[in-house]
Amino acid sequence: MRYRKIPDESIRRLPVYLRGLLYFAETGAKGVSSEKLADFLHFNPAQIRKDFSYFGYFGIRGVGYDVNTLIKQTRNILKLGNKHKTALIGAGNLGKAILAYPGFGVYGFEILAVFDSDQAKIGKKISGRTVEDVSNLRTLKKRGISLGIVATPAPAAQQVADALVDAGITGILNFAPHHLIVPKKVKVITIDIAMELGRLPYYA
Amino acid sequence: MRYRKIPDESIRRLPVYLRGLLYFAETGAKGVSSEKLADFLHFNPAQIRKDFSYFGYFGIRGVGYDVNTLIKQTRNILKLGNKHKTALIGAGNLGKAILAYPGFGVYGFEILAVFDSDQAKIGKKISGRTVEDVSNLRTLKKRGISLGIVATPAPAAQQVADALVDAGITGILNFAPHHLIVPKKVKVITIDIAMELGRLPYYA
DNA sequence: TTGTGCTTGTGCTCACAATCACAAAGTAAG
DNA sequence: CTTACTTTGTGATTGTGAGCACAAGCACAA
Ligand SMILES: NC(=O)c1ccc[n+]([C@@H]2O[C@H](COP(=O)([O-])OP(=O)(O)OC[C@H]3O[C@@H](n4cnc5c(N)ncnc54)[C@H](O)[C@@H]3O)[C@@H](O)[C@H]2O)c1
Ligand SMILES: NC(=O)c1ccc[n+]([C@@H]2O[C@H](COP(=O)([O-])OP(=O)(O)OC[C@H]3O[C@@H](n4cnc5c(N)ncnc54)[C@H](O)[C@@H]3O)[C@@H](O)[C@H]2O)c1
Repeated sequence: MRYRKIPDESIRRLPVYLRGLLYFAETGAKGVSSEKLADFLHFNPAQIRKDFSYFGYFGIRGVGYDVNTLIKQTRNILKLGNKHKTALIGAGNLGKAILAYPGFGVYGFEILAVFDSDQAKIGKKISGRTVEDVSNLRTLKKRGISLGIVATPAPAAQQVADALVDAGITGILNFAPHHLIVPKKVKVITIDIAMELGRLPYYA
Repeated sequence: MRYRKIPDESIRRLPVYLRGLLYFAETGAKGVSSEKLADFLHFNPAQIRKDFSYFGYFGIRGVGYDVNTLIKQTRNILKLGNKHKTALIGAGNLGKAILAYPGFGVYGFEILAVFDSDQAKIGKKISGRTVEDVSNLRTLKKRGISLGIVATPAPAAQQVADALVDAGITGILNFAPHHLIVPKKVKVITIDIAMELGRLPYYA
């Protein structure tokens, strides 16, 4: 828009703003100011305004933002408008938790396929999805699945990522504590849970 | 040390360095250079050197770092030297996955207690631990448990955090998508999984 | 139409973080 | 001892983001 570059940190905050906005929508509020939203989410109001201003003029001075409009716009920015078909690879402990979690729905994600390499798991149903053989990952393209969640052990993560890339995936959420090498056009976000816990004692 | 302030981002990276160092130790390597470690973890070598240099002189010029010494020093910095007794609150899908995960052990964490509010779960065993009633959280202090992992639904998270603070906890790893308000002396790290997934389509 | 009050949108400044590039300091060989 | 080579440790530079403080703009009342 009228800015050159959009900070990555702003993108990171948008899903949080969306969660806050959905809360206000639930309470029946029509409008919300940057201050009210900031109070709820514990952010700085100016930061919220600036983050949104990177993408357009969504508010009305002296009034605030219309909740439903801003929700729609935020979904637009994050490309959450249409449903996102997602596959999970690795139906272990963490994988099962993710499959059971309904919270991804509000962002428009649908986990439609589950893959594993363990013959004992293949064919079994987990949270309504049948576990498939990981060697069938190439079918993702045909099925219009464009995102992958990697919940395999670290040593298997890179080869799974390679297969996902071959299957035409555009984004990967990776839980394995391992850096994934992928083509530039594919975005990887890694959540290293143990790492986060590992820095907690430092602050005590 | 000879620097005024230690960047928070450096602290964040140390557990990752530790993971890399443990890998090199496993392979039997005695020494490692910042470049080799950087290659493995996909970091900038200068950044690794600088991060460590905030805490002391651990390397030998022209040679590199001794793997085992650096592991020990990193554990020291992160205060992972002695075992950290940890409690999990919320024995749901995510909680069960965390209890089953052995990977926290390498950082010295032991999950010794599990709490839930669901009468149907209290008394049951999960991964070798007996689920206790959440109203008994105050016993944590006596038991020397100083860290808490919150895996309850968002609406319950704040009251659980309050109880943890009352029980003398010094750090919380929070999985609920909700900002926790705690005294300054208590450190909270929140992992919002859905938020991370929510920004993935933006980059596609 | 003018004034008052409110909230947005943003220029500017400060703070923090990443990276570069090189002196310092070690090893090893002659 | 001197030279060549290696890798650390860090000053200096560049890049990125957070937050303040205020002008701009809208609503509403008189
Ligand atoms: N569970 C946790 O709380 C937790 C915490 C931190 C990190 N992690 C990370 O998340 C990942 C999954 O953890 P988990 O506890 O669910 O492990 P898990 O062992 O319970 O599950 C891993 C699953 O991946 C499957 N698998 C192995 N190789 C595969 C391959 N090549 N293709 C497809 N599937 C394959 C296994 O059959 C198994 O079902 C690991 O990388 C782990 O380090 C988990
Ligand atoms: N499962 C996932 O993949 C996932 C993904 C993203 C975020 N999360 C978040 O992690 C948290 C846990 O998710 P989950 O899937 O395990 O949910 P869950 O519903 O399976 O488990 C929640 C557990 O917390 C217990 N609980 C409720 N109130 C409590 C209280 N006051 N004190 C103690 N225990 C209480 C419940 O009895 C239940 O056992 C939620 O906040 C969720 O939003 C989970």
